[in-house]
Amino acid sequence: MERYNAKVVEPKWQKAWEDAQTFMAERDAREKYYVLEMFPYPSGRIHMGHVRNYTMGDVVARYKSARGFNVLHPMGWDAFGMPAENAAMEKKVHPGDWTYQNIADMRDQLKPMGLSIDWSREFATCDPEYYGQQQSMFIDMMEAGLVYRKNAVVNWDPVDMTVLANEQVIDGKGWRSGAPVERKELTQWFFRISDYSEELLTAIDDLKGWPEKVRLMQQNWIGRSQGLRFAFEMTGAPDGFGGLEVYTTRPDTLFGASFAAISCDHPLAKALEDNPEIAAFNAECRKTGTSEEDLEKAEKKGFDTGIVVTHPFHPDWQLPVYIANFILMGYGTGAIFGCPAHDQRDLDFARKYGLTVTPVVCPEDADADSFTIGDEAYVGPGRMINSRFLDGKTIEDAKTEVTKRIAEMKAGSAETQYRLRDWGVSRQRYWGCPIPVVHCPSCGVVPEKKENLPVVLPKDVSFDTPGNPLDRHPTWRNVACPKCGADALRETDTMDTFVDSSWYFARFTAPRAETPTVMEEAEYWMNVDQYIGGIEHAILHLLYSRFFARAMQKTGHLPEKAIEPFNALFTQGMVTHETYSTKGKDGRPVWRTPDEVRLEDGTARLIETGEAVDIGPVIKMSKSKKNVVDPEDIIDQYGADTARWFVMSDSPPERDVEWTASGAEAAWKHLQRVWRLTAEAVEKGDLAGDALEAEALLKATHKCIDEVTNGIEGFAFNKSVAALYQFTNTIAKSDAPNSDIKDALQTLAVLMQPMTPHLAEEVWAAMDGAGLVANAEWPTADPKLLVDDEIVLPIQINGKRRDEIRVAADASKDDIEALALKNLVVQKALDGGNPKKVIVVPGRIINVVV
RNA sequence: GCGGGCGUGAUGGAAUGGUAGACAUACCGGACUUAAAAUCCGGAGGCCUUAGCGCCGUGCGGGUUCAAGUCCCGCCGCCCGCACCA
Repeated sequence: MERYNAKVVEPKWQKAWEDAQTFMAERDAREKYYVLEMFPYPSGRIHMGHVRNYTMGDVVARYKSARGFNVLHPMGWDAFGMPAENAAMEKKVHPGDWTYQNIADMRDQLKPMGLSIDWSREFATCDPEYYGQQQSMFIDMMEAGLVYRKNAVVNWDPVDMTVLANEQVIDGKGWRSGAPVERKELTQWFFRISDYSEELLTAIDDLKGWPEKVRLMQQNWIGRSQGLRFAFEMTGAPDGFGGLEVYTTRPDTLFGASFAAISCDHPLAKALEDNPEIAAFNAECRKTGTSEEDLEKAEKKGFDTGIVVTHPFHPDWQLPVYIANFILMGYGTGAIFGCPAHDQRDLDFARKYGLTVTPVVCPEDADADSFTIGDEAYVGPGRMINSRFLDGKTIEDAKTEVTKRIAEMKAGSAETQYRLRDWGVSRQRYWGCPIPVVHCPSCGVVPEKKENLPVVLPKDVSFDTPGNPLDRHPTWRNVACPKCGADALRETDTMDTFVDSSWYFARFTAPRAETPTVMEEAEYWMNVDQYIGGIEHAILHLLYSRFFARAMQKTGHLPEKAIEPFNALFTQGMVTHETYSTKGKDGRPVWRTPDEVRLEDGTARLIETGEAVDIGPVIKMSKSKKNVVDPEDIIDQYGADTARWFVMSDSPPERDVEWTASGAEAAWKHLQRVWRLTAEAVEKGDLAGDALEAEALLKATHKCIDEVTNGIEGFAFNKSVAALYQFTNTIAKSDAPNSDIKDALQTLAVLMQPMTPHLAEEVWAAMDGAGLVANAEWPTADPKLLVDDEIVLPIQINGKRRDEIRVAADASKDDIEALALKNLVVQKALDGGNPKKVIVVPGRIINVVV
């Protein structure tokens, strides 16, 4: 008997699918189903994370297709971004050439996986046909008032004279130059996503197909808070500054205030920079990175400006105004009052600068007179104390009272704030979608005429010097103003790559159209029924896409039904691997790839030299730790089905999966076994067998159908795989007539098709299945075959399992109880007495309480 | 720092509040073989001078319940995101 040879079989069926155009999607009368995996960045090689992601999507796509849906399952490339420019600098290649070569390489690696993708819809975001449509929408969004310009801060490398991404700032220094990074203000383009804060927040409730954790993360990110905005009277500030406006979510703690603090970027802080000490302090604050993490982790520092503000409810009570490094200019008013007793950051600050700490909220179970604050701020519920007219009130009542009085004094009012900031899309880089506007000396900022789109990136650029090549391009910048025709300059900023990925799912519905979308196509194919990708995109990408769907609807590019573009979302886990290292000369570990290492009895050695290798923790596959297994090697060695089967087995899809050589081997063995059973069944012809076994096999078949179906529907592919293992074992051991074995194998082929499509075709063909198994209908489990006549019920005594009894499946509660009480173990436990209680859960358990 | 998640045998994991460890890996034993590989069959959570109708067991400590891996409260550890990485 011949072994199953994936190298021959897999290309054969891939060609058969291609010839039959099996996965081409066109509108028809059937109900549609749109499956989408987050499209890849063309880094140059497919990695195991891709294999897992696209296999999951493929399982869903093939399954839904078998269930009779008209499936759309496309693929494209998120092709703009920094790595191409880095490659350009390091390898002297053009970012476009580098990117398109990578796409070609990755497509070649992806196709042998046998994914049921409609490749006719493929595009890359760096295709002018794509980004030109994006520019067109940008102009529409400008006209709809969704785009504006304002100053914003960037990381500036003073040596390389270039803007740095947060990622390129390491310990406050530029990653190439090593120079301390400065903050610099530039005029930049923004989308008004914050106009949609409330809507993006409330609509989360309707995202029923999304994981609860992602919905929570989005809610917290948008971060609605109810608070009070009010102005302190201020003394000692420079001319032009009236009061100090602050925003607080805890107006109830106003009598616990001991200072006010402003951000170093606050206008008042800037106005005080005539004082060299303040200028120096602000400069020091600005050395911290621009990320929220850097700001909040930095040690609390403040500078007492000498300015004071007056407590709104007491004219003699004055609070010092500090400039502090933990106040964010981007949230609220960039100024706060500090109540150290009930906010940890304020408490740390107060302890450091010797400010008073007065508790104003007392927990219900504490004594108001002796309640004090130690190293931890009290943020729980309680009653107001030390707060004059608020004393005895609850926090909620106190908030209402303070807000009311402040409003009566006309000093401020209640305000809802959101943490969500507008989306800055300007990037001072070449390899991105050019922002299609022109700066005219007389007309100002003018959108490019639509007939002049796409504004194509010039090809003749150099990356010898840092900075944006578009800025120094000799001719590309110089254009006539679209409005008046005078000499003008093109905008040289390009768009954030998140813009590219915020609407690609819509473009897949009409990828070659000369408008961004085509309404009737979008009407049919939208929404994405199942979106699959990494949890790392839980906030930004998904939120931006939700905003874009709204913006596209407003500008007439998407139908109303697509306001929430993703009906269901699944976030898959990572692919991990052990790490291997040997000791380098300087004592630091030298990372080794799994290829270089031989594993024996839990120890590892270098294949080449026999040197001992340390086995490190199991972490996400990464180039830097070299713990990567190249999918191409696995497909080469075992075939795509083995790789697909492995990444679907064992670990639940939402959790990390550890790639192990033995696991891959085991997957391969299983697929061989399925083929061996098939070949045996073919040889046996119409060999007779046991009729009772035939019935048992039929029951096993339907149990498997049920479990595989539930597994796929519930995104628990590992359980589907387990059911298929079990079913295969049953077939192997069955003495049923060979015709029944063949029926079982045919069903097995259909059930395995989503995961191992090539083997499934081969088995299907050997069992004389009609046409391609890729077009076969999904079987339905017969409920009558899923139940057994007799079941085994465990008997517990006082909640501990002691014995089991066999009862008819349809036995009544009373019958079961009577039977259980006759049980010897129960009799002994009762010791002649009566049970206190007997709990019978039919089909589940009996618990006798004695 | 803030937000989110995860934690079950040697390992990956299974378990509508109802027999903890399905299925698989690694391991051990057996069959076949001159031998090995492959294949097939079987074993197996831990503990024990008591091998049982025994005791313990789902990161740790409490609680609710006839019954807790599952629900509640408090910890510990690890992972992800934090707005210019994609």
